[in-house]
Amino acid sequence: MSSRRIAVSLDAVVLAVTDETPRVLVTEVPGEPPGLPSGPLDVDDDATLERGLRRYVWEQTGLELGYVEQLYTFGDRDRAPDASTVRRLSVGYLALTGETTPTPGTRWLDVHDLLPWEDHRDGAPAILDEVQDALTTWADGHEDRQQRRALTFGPPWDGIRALERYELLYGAGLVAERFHDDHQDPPALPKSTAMRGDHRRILATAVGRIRGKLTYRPVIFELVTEPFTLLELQRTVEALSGVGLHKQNFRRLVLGSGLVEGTGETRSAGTGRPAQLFHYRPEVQLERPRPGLGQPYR
Amino acid sequence: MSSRRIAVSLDAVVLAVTDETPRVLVTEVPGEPPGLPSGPLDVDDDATLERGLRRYVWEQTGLELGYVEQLYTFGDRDRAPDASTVRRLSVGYLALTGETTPTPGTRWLDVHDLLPWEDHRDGAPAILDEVQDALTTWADGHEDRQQRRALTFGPPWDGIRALERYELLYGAGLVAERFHDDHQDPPALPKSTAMRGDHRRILATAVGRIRGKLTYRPVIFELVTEPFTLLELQRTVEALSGVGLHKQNFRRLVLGSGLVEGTGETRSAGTGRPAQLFHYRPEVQLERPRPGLGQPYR
DNA sequence: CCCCTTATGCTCGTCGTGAGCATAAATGGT
DNA sequence: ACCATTTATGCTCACGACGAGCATAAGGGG
Repeated sequence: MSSRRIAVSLDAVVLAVTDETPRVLVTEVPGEPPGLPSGPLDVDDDATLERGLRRYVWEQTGLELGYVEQLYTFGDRDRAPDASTVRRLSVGYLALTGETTPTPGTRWLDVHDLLPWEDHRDGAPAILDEVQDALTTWADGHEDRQQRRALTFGPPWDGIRALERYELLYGAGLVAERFHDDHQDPPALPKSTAMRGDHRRILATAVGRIRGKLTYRPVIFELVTEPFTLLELQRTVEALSGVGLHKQNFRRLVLGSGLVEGTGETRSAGTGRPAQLFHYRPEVQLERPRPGLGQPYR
Repeated sequence: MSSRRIAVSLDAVVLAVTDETPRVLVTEVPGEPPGLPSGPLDVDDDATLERGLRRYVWEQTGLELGYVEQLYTFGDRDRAPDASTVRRLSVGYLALTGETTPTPGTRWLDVHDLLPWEDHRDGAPAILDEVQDALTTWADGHEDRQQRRALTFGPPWDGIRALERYELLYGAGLVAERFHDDHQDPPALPKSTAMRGDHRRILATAVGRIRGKLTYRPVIFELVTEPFTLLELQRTVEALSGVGLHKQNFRRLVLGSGLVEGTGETRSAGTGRPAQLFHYRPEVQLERPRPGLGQPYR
């Protein structure tokens, strides 16, 4: 087997939700766009890829990860710098955690600043029109492009296709990352925060993945602090899924799912009737085949 | 970045369905268990990982792949040979195709010979009892093991958890691969065909993935030859999903899904009323958010 | 005590799904 | 020609899940 000039990096998309906002943990380097916590696979010391990843996140952000899941391995030669001297592979991971105070050099960014077209909690966001217009221009006269645009940006909107959307925007030259190597002035782009390398692509992969997983695995409970009210749970789901939900139906669904159990307690949030507090029931996994929050249920 | 002693291999799980049997394409080397088509990433010539994969499958089996999807990257140090001199990563892919005549040195194996506990088309297979017994013994007195067993092997049976099941069996020492390095006599195991290296693990990943994907993407049409009858389509789904389906309901579902369109023609299969022939309607992807075959719908 | 706000309970109509019964259209045998 | 058998296809029924709202409960602040 060829073993020359391959470098493998481990990259973590660490997600949390606070103040009804989905956030991703990034490291800051002066003069560079924010990046994901990441580092090269230590061939000798990291017995598993995941172990190495946990180590980097710990070293770079002081965070001890809980839930971790591999996302995808990126290895396109032409989307990495230095392609002529080293072949870079990047193994992306998704991690879920409660938000913590960032250590120096790290920060939590609003995911919707990075992928603003993904936030549909109050209907389609304003920036989506801008994006659609730009894509329409881009697709003009190209049957296949029009089709890809219709498929990824809908209607109907499909939250799960976050990666396809980012890739389409990248291909259409509508995100700043596309122009980093060229050092040329990028044309006017829909406003969104760029990331280092192709980290935003990994983020988009993570967003799509978590949206899918929410429906059939109880991963949401990695993100809420116990005990929680049903509204807190709902807002957390909405922040990640990017769509607004019907309150009473969400209640019905969650209560009927066996996912949670009320503590007798209630908590008052200033105004309004105090809400009952709940905690997660891990036993649900033994009782039901795919415990999750089901389909979008607007 | 460290670039010493890393070797990346690309491994393909090429699936086809013929005679209502799911099959996987393997290469045969005298004196060794069958293996997946695979080879090392060519750092210079393969611009993308997928391109390299297609090249290997072509070189080793003469097959030109259509649908290809990345599965997972395996990199545990302790599950690869030669761990002390080279760190091996393996990027697994799933490919779907119609079955072809194998070239010399290659063969199509019945997936259910490799993962016999996965075939529930006629109810739970006999071997499952054997597996369950062995797992019960293994889990005896270990709360956590009993729980993992219940979670992965049910009831209820969840076809999607094929990888978790294989991993559990591996961990419990119930598959032959576990003992390759030790050169010790493996204890009596439930009978199943082993594969080279950890290729059977990659296969299990592929089986779980395709089962999930069937429900929300029209991938099944990569596997049937057009035109097809609805029963052929159903048998193909059943072969992959590993469960039997209700004929009339399958019909209703498929017809109502917009996935297919009848050609006026019919085809007689010897005995019985001739069946109408259908072909896939790719436009469905533009009309519906997640065109697929939905939940199990027994 | 009235108003505002959030929590919670409940109802309705619709639609998707699991299970069968019933009919249609071939084939092969007598 | 008729019948038994086999596969295809049509249709019904009961039930539960889901989308949408209306209504009530329980707090806080004037």
